[in-house]
Amino acid sequence: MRNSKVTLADVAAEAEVSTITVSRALNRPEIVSEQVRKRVRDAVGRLGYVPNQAARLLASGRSNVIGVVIPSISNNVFTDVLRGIYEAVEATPFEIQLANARYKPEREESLLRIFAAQRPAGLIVAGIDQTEAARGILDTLDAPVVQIMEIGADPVDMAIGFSQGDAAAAATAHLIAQGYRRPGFLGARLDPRTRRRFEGFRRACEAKGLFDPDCMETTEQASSIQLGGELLAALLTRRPETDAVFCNNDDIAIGALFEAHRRGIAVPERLGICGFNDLEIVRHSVPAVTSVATPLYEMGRGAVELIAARLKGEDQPEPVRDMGFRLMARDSTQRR
Amino acid sequence: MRNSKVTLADVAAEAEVSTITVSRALNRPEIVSEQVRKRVRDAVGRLGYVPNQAARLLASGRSNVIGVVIPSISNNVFTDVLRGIYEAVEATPFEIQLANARYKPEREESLLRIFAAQRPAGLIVAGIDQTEAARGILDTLDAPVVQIMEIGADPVDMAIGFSQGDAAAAATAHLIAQGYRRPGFLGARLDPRTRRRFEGFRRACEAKGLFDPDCMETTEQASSIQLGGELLAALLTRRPETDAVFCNNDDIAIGALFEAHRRGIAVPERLGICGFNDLEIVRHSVPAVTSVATPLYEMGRGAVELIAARLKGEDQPEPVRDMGFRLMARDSTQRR
DNA sequence: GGGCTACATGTTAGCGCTATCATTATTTGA
DNA sequence: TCAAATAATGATAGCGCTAACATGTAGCCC
Repeated sequence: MRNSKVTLADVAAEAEVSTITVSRALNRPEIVSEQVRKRVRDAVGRLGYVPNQAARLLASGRSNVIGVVIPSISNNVFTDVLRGIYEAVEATPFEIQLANARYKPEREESLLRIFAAQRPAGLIVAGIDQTEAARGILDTLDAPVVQIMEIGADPVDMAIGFSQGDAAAAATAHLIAQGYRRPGFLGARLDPRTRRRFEGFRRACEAKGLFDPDCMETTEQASSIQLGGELLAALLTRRPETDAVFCNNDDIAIGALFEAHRRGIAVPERLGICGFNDLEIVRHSVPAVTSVATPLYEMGRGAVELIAARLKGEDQPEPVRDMGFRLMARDSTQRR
Repeated sequence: MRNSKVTLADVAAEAEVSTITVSRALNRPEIVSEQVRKRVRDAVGRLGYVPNQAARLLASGRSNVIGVVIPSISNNVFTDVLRGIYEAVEATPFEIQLANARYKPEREESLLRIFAAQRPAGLIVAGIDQTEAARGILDTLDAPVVQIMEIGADPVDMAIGFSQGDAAAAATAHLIAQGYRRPGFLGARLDPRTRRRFEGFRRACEAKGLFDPDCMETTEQASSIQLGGELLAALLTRRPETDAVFCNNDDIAIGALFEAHRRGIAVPERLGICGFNDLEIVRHSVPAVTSVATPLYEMGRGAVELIAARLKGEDQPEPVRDMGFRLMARDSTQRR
């Protein structure tokens, strides 16, 4: 039962067929006769054969690896996306190779270069803000590529996500509709995705004549709960009349909520709080925090499905899939 | 600059040496003369050569992949461990292949079987509760294996972690020292690790004659914030005199805290709450929640370092590394 | 029955790299 | 001075698999 050294040839000998027949019985069983297929299956079982992926890749030039490049693995947002990806992959012959670009475009670039050289079955990259060079690598790559989290005008290949700007605008419009008149924007690191959310926020404010260029509080640091508290404190010091905050994500929103508690600021009466992503925590906090539900898990699943469909060949999927978003209005913005 | 088809042979031609020399210049530069090394380096740069890992693996029989098997990727605990693993790997030639066993021993077994067939450079597995068959696979595997999260009597190979029982006992002793007399235990799914924490809890209670077999509230479901609230509600209904809860992890502790808020139960006066793992959220909640700081990130890093040291050969590391834990006493148990 | 198609299986070569065993140049020691 | 050790490089084979082509076998039609 030791399988570490069992090769195709061993299985072939055991089943009394040639190696190529074993290969076919395993990879394209429909072109092998039923009886041979069974002989092979039995031999595989008896010997405990497990295919050598390296040899398969080397011989065929195509691997079963889907490369995934995300900017952070500790950010809860990507945790849910990853869960979707890993679960979707379980039903397929694919494997995931995960790489962390740490929010550095040049690191993303070099990771993509390495992936490209390994001839992956497909690639999933977060966001639509790749460098020119990165796009070049993806363009010349002969494998399906899915951009995830966000959709934009000019996808590299396929994309699955939603409009960050529209989502932020919807949340902001909700704040205004609830009667808040001096909304602020709390963001952490100002990456392009955050910027587009801010543009949505601005659009919604301007639509009601409420935009104030001084309402944004951001920093260079990575997002965290602690940072949410600090940002709220800073904004309230600088602009005490602030009566609501749109937070760039739920960690910041929760941090802001705790800070409000510490300062005895009533939420939602004196201060409205809105988060982004609808992680579990904002659904159960006291008060529960309004947030924008983004289809994190579904985008992960969808990305894998797009790649699988493309490789299967039949009925090609729409290259851009808008998964939408949902505003989850809760007590933290329930002013009246 | 297209690298997708540049092979060792191309580099060899460009540098006017043989392929094996290029291989050596890349993998064991110290045995190649300085001038040849430079010629090769230049040729690699000019052609944009990236080695084909599959061919390397096939020829050498050893890969640069460290397989990681964890029971969940959405659980925040593993997020931090993974961050440690991925960061440690960046300084090395290794790559990570991550697999999710979903808390199912038989799934873990089959994942290990697959990994074993790929001749990994090393393996990291969470916990010390592998099945007999899984241990068999690991035993016959000719690669370093690190068990992570917990240390026990009989490691497969190497282990890095701490005593779950001692950590739980320390937290429970703290609750008792703070004057709580009817502590309860809130746990989610009752896996062996949770069981050992419960044993620690029981030990600490019995030491003060305070153990009550009826104090444990658990469920089949996976841990979550919502579940923390439900467990607290259930325990208080069943056993209203409960004056403190040791929660099996921080999600449950935070859920319990929110539930206490909703019910108007004063924390820490009427109810003490203690969590486990010291995630960011418990440090900033109101009140801040007492927890046991576990070296998640460090265990991740350490596991990779153990594997790297073993493969390097020199000064073999201690096979079992106890990383300890720290009780972080905060307001949620500050009764007096 | 010759010639055709369709299907099932086999033979051969080679994917890109490294292990192993040469081979050649260079240094060392008595 | 020459054998022997040392260092640097090369030739060859083969890792385990699959692509591409080759062969064999059965069924079918006119």
